[in-house]
Amino acid sequence: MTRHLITSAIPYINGIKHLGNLVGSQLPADLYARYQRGRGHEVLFLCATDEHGTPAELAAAKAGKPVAEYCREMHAIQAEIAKGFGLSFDHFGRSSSPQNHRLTQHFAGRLAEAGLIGEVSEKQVYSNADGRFLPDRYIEGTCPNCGYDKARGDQCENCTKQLDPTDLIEPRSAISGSTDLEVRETKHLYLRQSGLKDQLDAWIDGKTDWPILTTSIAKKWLHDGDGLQDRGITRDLDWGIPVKKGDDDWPGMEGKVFYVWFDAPIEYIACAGEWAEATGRADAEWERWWRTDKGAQDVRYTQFMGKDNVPFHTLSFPATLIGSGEPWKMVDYIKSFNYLNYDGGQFSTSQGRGVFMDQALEILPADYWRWWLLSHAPESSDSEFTWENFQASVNKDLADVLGNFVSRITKFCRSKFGEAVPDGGAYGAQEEVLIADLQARLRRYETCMEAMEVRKSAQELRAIWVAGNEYLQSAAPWATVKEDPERAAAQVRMGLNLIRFYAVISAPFIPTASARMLSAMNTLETDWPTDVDAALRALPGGHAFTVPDVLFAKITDEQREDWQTRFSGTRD
RNA sequence: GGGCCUGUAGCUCAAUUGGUUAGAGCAGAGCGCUCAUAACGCUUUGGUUGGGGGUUCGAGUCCCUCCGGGCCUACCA
Repeated sequence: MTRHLITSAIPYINGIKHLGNLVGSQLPADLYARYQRGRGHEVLFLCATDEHGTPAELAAAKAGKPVAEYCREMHAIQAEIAKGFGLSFDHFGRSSSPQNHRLTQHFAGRLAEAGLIGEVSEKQVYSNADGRFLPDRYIEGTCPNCGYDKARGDQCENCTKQLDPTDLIEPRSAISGSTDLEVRETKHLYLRQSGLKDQLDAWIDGKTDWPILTTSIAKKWLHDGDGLQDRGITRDLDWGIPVKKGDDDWPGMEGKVFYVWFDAPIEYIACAGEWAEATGRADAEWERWWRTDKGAQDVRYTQFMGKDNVPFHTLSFPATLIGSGEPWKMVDYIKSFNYLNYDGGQFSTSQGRGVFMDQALEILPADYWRWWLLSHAPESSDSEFTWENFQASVNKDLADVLGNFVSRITKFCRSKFGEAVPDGGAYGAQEEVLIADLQARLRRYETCMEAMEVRKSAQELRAIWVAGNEYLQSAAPWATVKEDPERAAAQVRMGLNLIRFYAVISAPFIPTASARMLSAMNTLETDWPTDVDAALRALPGGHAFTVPDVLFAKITDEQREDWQTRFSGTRD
């Protein structure tokens, strides 16, 4: 038995995430976690909200609430929605937790002792009206290159030229519009990751089985230009983890906090501590997942994330762990995703474009979304959501192929044999062929799931569902029942057992429907069907069941058009 | 500007890493079945693999070039 530590990139706190965010990290991570649990492995699946940084402060101000209160509320909302989507986190933590405060300060202290922290004095733009330093992209002005009047301090969106905030003509705060800006001297800590370049390089070089998307981004950062650059890990903000050297104050760093990207990955570890606390476990219980000197040597750690997160997970976070000189568990596999686009453009949180998680659940159950998103996951390139494609896939795959299979066999049994698995007859040659076929198909499905080939796994699963319809078609119990009731009994018994079999293996994709199938089949037997022959005899003759309601209602053209219109604009 | 990814059937995607005649699902066409959510099964139409050039016995795959889409480029996260 392997122990699987699984983390999803932690979603940012400022608002409800859209379907693109979901499919890029949390959902595939949940698929993998559910699958590994289903296979009988010990799994610790962690996620959290990422709560620090400028956007959180601004979002709270906009909502007219103290940041801490805003974050607490948004965390509760995100947790509720995650639950609605069936995301089976063992713990959904917060990067603002006391555990993360302690650990982040601890790592900073260790890195400082190792000589990997440098102090750099730099000039930054301060807005008197806003009472805060402004990150480059929060400064707007006229582009010196093309004259565009809404150029940002980091880059002009119009001519794509990279800029420095001081290049802008008539610079103003993007927050308040104030032009009362000044350049101030401020001191910050830098992580000297350049000093760890060779170790990181060797580590990445050893990851030959990682997605190209993951390693190519890492290598680009390692080798581009002068190579890996040191990175600022502190900011002049109020909300965040105070800069400390372990438990000690950091002279000269008073009033400053750690940069959100320094503390966010550390939350993966802190979250395990939160999980232990929340479930009444001792510290040793979470340490055996994270410390290779305390039992984590046999842990396999997999991270899931969108491509924009890759540099931090392949370079700065590993640099933090390596630089600490302590035996922390390093990631074994990084599964990264491209982006999901919405109907010809990008999903956008800031512009409110696309379908957001709460809206999705308002119109359809989670399984519909889970199935479509996972079977179209942007693995090899960006992929696109369209309502037509969504309607077609859901109706065909879920309603027609799987849902109707459950419906046809349970209703046929009820009318000919009553609501119990028919007794009598025995599996014959036809059933042996089916079992052999399913055994082979299940192996392929397992292989794809182990490899985290999400779309391919969905295809294999669908083919297994189709095999049930093929069997029924050729067995034709509606015909055999007239001449050979014993034979028909065996065929129907097979059909009903297939429902239970499907429920078990489909649970990682569509957990709610799977639970309903199991409930209809009146069984708690959910062991992974390693032996397909035995699995298809689990429900014996005489076992009572009920005919479930329609498993998946079809999406009508009217609904589709309605939603198309409703989601064509932008959200407040 | 630089780096990376990507372009395959009307649509969404494959193709054992250079190896026979480029495959699936959906949509379309035909047939079958009547248990079922007008569902299911079988058969079938559909491709100058974005354009052009090159390497090779052999190219969707490698090289060059042009065209299109996307991401990243270190102070958003």
